[in-house]
Amino acid sequence: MPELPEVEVVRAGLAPVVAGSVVTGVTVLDERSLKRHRGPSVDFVDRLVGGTLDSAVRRGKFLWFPFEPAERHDHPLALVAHLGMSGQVLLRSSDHPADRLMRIRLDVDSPSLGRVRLAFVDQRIFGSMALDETVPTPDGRPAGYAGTHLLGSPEAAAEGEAGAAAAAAPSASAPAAPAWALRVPQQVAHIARDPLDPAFDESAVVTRLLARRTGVKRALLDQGLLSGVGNIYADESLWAARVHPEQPTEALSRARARLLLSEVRAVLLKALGEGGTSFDAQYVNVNGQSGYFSHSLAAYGQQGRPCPRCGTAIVREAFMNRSSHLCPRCQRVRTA
DNA sequence: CACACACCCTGTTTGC
DNA sequence: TGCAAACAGGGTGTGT
Repeated sequence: MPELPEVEVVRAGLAPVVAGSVVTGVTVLDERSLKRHRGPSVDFVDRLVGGTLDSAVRRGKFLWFPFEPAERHDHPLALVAHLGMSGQVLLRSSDHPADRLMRIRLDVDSPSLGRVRLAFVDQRIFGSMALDETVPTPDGRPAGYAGTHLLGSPEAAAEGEAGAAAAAAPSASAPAAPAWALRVPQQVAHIARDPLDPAFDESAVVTRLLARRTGVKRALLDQGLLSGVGNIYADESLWAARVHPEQPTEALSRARARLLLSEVRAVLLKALGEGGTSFDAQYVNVNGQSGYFSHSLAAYGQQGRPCPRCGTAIVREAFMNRSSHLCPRCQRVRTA
């Protein structure tokens, strides 16, 4: 369930459940789903059981749960989850029958729901979980999004879930961010902030984007430049900004680069508001439900259908073993 | 350093 | 109907 909106849907669904949850049992059904974990699965299991999950945090497509071990550890830890191409985290009752492609099972005792199960389900096993050490954020800002007012009113945020302080704008009356909010898992440290992060530095990203010598879509997909954008939302943002995916970054104007980033943000927020994009049962929230953004797609998967802006048929082109979808009339390579 | 590409996997859908 | 090929929203490591 890969791109930013889909991962955020999962994070938001898990946050109220995991906050303060004690891990009572861990079962690894497929070792390959621990490929990001350094050490054997017995180590993963032993260190998790008895510890407490503090919250659910997301940066781009990475999700993690700040973790307090049962026994003191030198560095604060985090349970990291990356969904890859086909991962899901499903919230199940403790006696729920095993999901078909479940790879890891976490049983927790949650303050809000009691004994529940987090099922990590992943068809292709490009995703994984890991218990990882954390490091302080270099800029001292919150490491990621832990749930506030991305959507809805500030009032809705105020009644909020545990850990709401993580992404809150600093103000005189705001409580200090908890320690976990300022630490990022080691394996996530190289991932850039995403465009919905309050600490996202738009002008710096524009400058770096224009300094690239590549096609603009490749740059948008580079998680070290900005995170959270994958193939769907890259195509949708490029369509909205009328930029060709192979547009050379060096021939992009600064104004159009800014427009593109603002369209990225708009597309991500709209998709989030519709619960993410689902084409099938593969991309679902923690309760197994699909989002609705697939009905709003203008370009992705729309080859042969009319461009919503000009009516020209959307085309699909090969791109890095995948596809790009674009309007050949609205989106042309610009040379200056 | 920045970039392009191969690779990691399995289940479902498509086409012959 | 059966089978093979094509396809899928990801990140990482390696080579240039």
